[in-house]
Amino acid sequence: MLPKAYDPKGTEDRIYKMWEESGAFKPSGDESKETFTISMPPPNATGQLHLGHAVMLALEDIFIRYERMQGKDVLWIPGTDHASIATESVVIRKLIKEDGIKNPREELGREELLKRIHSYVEESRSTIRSQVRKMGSSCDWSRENYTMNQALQRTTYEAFKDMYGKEVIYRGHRIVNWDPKLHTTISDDEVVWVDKTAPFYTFQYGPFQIGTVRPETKFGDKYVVMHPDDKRYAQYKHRDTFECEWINGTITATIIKDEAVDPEFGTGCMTITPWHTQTDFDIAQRHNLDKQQIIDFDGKLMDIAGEFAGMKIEDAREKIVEKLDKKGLLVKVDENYEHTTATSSRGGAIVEPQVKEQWWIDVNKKAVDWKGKKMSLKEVMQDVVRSGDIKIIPERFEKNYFYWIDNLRDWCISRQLWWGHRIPVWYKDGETHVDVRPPEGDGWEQDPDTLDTWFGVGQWTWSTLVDPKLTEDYSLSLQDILDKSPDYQRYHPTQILETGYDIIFFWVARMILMTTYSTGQVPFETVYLHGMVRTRDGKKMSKSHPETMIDPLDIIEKYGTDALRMSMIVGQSPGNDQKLYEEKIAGYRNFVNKLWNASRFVLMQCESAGVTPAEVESGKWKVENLSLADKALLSSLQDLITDVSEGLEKYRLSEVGERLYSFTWDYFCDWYLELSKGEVNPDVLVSALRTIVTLLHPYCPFVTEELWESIKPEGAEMLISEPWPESDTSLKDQSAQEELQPVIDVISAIRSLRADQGIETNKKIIVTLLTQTKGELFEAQNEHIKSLAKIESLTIATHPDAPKPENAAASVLNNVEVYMSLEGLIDQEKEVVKLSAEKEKLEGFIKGINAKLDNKKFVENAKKEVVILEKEKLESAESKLQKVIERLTSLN
RNA sequence: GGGCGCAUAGCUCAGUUGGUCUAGAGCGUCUGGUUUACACCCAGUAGGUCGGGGGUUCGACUCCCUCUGCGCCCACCA
Repeated sequence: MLPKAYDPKGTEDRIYKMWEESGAFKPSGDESKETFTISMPPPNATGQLHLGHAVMLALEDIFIRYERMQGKDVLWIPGTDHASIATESVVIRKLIKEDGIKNPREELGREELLKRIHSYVEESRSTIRSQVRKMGSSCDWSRENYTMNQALQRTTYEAFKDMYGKEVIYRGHRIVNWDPKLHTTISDDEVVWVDKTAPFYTFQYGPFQIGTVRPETKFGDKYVVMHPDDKRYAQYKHRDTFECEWINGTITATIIKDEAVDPEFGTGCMTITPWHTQTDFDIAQRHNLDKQQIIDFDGKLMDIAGEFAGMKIEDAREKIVEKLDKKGLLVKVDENYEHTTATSSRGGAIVEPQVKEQWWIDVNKKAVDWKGKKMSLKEVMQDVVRSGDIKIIPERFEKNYFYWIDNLRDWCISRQLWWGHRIPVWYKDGETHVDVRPPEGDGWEQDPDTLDTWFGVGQWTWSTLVDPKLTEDYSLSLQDILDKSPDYQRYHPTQILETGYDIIFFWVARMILMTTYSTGQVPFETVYLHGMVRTRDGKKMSKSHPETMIDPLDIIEKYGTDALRMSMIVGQSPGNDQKLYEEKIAGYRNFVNKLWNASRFVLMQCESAGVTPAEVESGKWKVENLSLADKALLSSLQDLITDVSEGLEKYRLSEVGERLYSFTWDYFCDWYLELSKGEVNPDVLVSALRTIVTLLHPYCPFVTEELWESIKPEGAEMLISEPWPESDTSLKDQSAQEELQPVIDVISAIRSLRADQGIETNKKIIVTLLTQTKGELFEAQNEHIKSLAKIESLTIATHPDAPKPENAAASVLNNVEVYMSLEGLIDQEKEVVKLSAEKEKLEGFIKGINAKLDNKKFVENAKKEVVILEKEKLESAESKLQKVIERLTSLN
């Protein structure tokens, strides 16, 4: 016999091992079956699994298990991400802090530092692997992948080479976001803008007044720019020059007219610093102006600053203002000026725009063959979503996606980091060699930079499917490799990409870009975006505030994986954030335990009936011999199967979870099991439980698998490999479900009357049931009603003038008898009375229904049930209307 | 500045082409119960003018407008 409470700790690891060893996670490879593939978004190989991962794993595992049980050939590839910038900065920080190495790069050198990072990564990768397993993820570990694998390196290099050949990748001096702390460029998406209040200075600059928050950049300013239409400055001509006293003496300034200047802002004119501001850089490019570096890559002023050279910019600022003030050039200071400052999302350093020679991807060059046309990367990215090749859930994110692409600028793909895929370019005596392998001969120097992580990870869905052996054969082209890789041929494109909405631009968009370019296929068909997990107060869980963090592993230890999974899925809708807290998780732990105990009960019933569950063959019963409760149960189960299947197809995971929860608890346990305490049909009982357990398996894989062991039919395999139940329409028995309802209502009504009258539940009472109809039904259910409502004796009589419930309640006081009328429960007289109050409204209602039924599109789109429901409602409403009209006319 | 989301019971949330919503669930509250599936339980109770206002409609939590309050994303003007 099973223990009294479900013990996840004693179950989960054992079950997981059993699954993994059985090979159930591997795709069947059955050619006759449709494939279903998900590439697991690789967690960063830097640390611990957090709730974000847990949500992702739970969602994906539900999709995967459902499709596997549907009989598809299912593949879910796990992996980890080397995450160059994140990992390198974590390890460097660690070396500085824990090992006392002040400047790890210089002291250790490239090779040694990479070795250290590598060993750190290997350790945390194995941690993550075991944590992914803890979540019950049914992914194919034999195909586990890693973004630093040789295969991904090869495909990355191939893409680089090809893009370079088509001039989609180019090298150029452009303005970049420079992180002076990490000493690398970062992409636009890695910049975080922070609101700040800072003094806004206005200086006299020759005849002009110019405003700035950054006096320290102004040393090299020799251009003053204004809008060409600004009448105030009409007297000045484009390219006019003038002498002007400035920070370090007199300079010659040039007037530039450019539309980028907003005449409404400040004085309507400004000086520019092309080397350190994007807008200024663009102006300088347009007019072919000189650009000069003022601040070095450590954030210190350069020689041009004269006496200020070598100072940190934040220290120099005040002193420069002081000097200008002494010269009488400071006009005014606005201390409360609000503006935003660019900071790095890694480490928080203030980002200093710099001009640097970098590698770029041209997103506007029409160099991609797509659907028989030459398109730019931007156009392809737009096309695949617009045409519906890729669907984003929730849909509203498609708007965001398009907006982002519209504003997308060339993508800077080189990073001054060491950890990552090194740029496949070699230099020698001014020669440049771009290839997937180093050139022959001596003296070639490889580009020191690495590629942006997202460049490589953008190939994740397919680089993980190519045969790694082929990537070592350099006689093959990328196309050859793809053609000869069976996994790629069979499992790409993937079906769902499931990830958080926060990386839609970082990653989702880049995957679309990289994959369409290199393979001519979309990487995935559907993008399912989940929201962030927040604390009870709606705050972000952050590492800097450990008390706000919920560690999934602690939760698993305490409540079990199934409970954690349920609590994250129910109440979570795509694209929206959710709050998670312990009470909620405990609630689902209770649910898991409820299921456990219901199963125990079923097993006990079998035992006392002398039947072993294994002997039970579903469907062996004769329907006509079944009790009303059994018929109703089997019928509602068919509805459940339909609802769960349809809900999962439509990605309504929360709704399905709730449906399963309430069916199991409210219907199966509280009603059916209670109702059948007198007499049971073990066949029905066991097969119903099997269905419930099967339907719950994608959500609660562990407890269901464990229970399956006790209730499965003779010769059945593990639940993970069981086929998904199909709704059996022959068991649909609407009337049984409807018949049972009045019985349930009567019991509820009696219970509630008892409560009203303060009659203790252990005290048996005598009830006379007066009803206008359905006398036989209550006769047949007499025993059940008696035992469930604790009734001494139940007399049933039918009478057209049965008393109203309130009268019945009054008589209880005197006679300890409950008279009940079912009139109010079965008939919808109340509604008639309500509707009759306003004849017009009723007519409008019928008009509305008629209009709906006349609308072909409505009928087509609506579910059949809905139409039937509306029709029935229409009929009853019509007859009610007749009655109302009759009454009204008789009154007149 | 542009865009998006949210506002429903004390708390966390469902409510999918407007009509079984007379607005539901879980947790919490309160009342009562429990020798044998389960106190990680059972039965019941209280609690909401569905953020405010306006509109469309026979009918609005649901659609439109507007206001208020929270949150997010993108862009950025010196």
